[in-house]
Amino acid sequence: MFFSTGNKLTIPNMHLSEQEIIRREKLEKLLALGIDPYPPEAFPVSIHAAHLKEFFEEDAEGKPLNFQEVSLAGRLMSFRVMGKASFAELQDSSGRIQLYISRDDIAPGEDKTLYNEVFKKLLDLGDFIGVQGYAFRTQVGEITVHVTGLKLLAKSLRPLPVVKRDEEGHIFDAFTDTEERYRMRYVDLAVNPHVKETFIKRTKMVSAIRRFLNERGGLEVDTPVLQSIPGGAAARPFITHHNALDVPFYLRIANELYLKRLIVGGFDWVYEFSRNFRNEGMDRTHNPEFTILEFYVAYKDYFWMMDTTEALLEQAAMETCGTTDVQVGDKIINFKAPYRRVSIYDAIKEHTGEDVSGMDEAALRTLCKKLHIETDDSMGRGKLIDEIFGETAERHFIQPTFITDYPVEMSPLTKKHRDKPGLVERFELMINGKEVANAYTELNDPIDQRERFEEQVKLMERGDDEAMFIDHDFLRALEYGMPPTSGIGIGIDRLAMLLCNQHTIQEVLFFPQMRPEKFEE
RNA sequence: GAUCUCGUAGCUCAGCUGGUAGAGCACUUGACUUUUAAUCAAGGUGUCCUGGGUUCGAAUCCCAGCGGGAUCACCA
Repeated sequence: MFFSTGNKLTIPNMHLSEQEIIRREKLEKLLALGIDPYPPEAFPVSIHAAHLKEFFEEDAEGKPLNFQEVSLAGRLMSFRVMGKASFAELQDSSGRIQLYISRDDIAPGEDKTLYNEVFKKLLDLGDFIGVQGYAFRTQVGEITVHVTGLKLLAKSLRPLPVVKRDEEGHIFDAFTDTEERYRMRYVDLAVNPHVKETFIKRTKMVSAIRRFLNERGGLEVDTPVLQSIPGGAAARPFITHHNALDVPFYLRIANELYLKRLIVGGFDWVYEFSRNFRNEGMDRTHNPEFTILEFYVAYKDYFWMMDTTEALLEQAAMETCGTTDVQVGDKIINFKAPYRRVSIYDAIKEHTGEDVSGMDEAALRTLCKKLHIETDDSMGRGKLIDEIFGETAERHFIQPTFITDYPVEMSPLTKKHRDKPGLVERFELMINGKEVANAYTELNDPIDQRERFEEQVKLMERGDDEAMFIDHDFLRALEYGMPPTSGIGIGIDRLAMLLCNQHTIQEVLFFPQMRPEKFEE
């Protein structure tokens, strides 16, 4: 049921707090005064708060030299009424600026209603207003807009949490409840400036990456989200149904196989910021939908990809944070290229003292037992090595490190290593103990690819529910011929967490997944 | 999915071994023409998450449920 101005000021069965009732009464009074609380016409904004404060100029005597005719719009965020004059704070998209409002300036004639009634009584914190006026500096030194005209642009019917700050920047009564913040991100953004900064930073990071790729000839593309075979990764998919075709479709878990088809088609470098969906657990590093940047470049190998990845991340850090030494929790991560390169066998040796390179499946199981790592029968040699690395070594790679040359069993889309038997040309990039990227020299031999898919089928039969499905059309594409190619997937949310110094994925997603809220009707 | 933990006013929170609800800010009324966590005077806000139970009596104890967070499992 929608609220409409006029007579239905309350909604039946809706619990309104005292403050909400008062705001609706104010709305009625505004209407009675002939003031439209939601006027349709555009408001001419001439400047933003931050810009005015940054570029305001005055002469030696303190006489303002510019911004003598400005108009701004935003939310009213604080009020300090002192009789016939008041101070208020206006918050626009750039930040806050103080307003000075004197009765006789906004209501110069006999009728003081605009000040005494409308401004002092009928406006609330959170209302959108537009003001005209001129800039000056108060006795206390605050750059302020002396308001000569004021207009209500949109009434707010719910009280925003009021967050206060003292001179030292201490915050009082912060709006901190994570559930409320995520469910009502609009409120979070309105009252918590640092939240907004995080998201601006994330967008900056994405722009920096996009620019890097475009400058080098990357072509941004879109590929299907609805896929009939959820390929390119190993994960439980979301399933949906197409009515007209009467067939199931899966929301993509990766876009890898589609980007490779485009390389087959003759593009040299394609990339996509891919929203992927995985029907798995949620926690502070996992959201059911998340973003991976994947890109594929023809005539390259994984060595080239390492060079490119470190250059990309160095630039992304520089443009996002203004430095390559990024504070992450209590650590400084140095994004400056080059990054250390360690084979997975050496990484395991480094942290366990064990050389697993020559071990067969039985030996690996024995080692797992010794290291107190749980295993099950579905695990093959590759999976066991991956498990050992994950349990013993992964968390120790704080500074960006390429872990290279994985066992062939766990990399069905990767080309076999040019001179290390049993391994593939693959690397994962570890930062702050977490995987941030995964890249290969891509497997482009269709015969080998078919065999690898068949290996996956065997793993699946053995009980590995992460094994990949065979995508016959993808095999057909490879049979037409794919040039030697290197490809990578970079976890954009994970990278954003690092560059924004946030330790949960929810803090870098505007609307993280939550259990749906129940509204009572 | 398992374990632990939290849920009290618009916001942040207090509320003891059970005795019938509190503070600051916000809000309402009034004063104040350069304030800034404005100040001063006055006012009282509530499904104590929901439903059961124990009890003369439950925000408090017990059980179940709902929602959040943390840890674990799965995964990126």
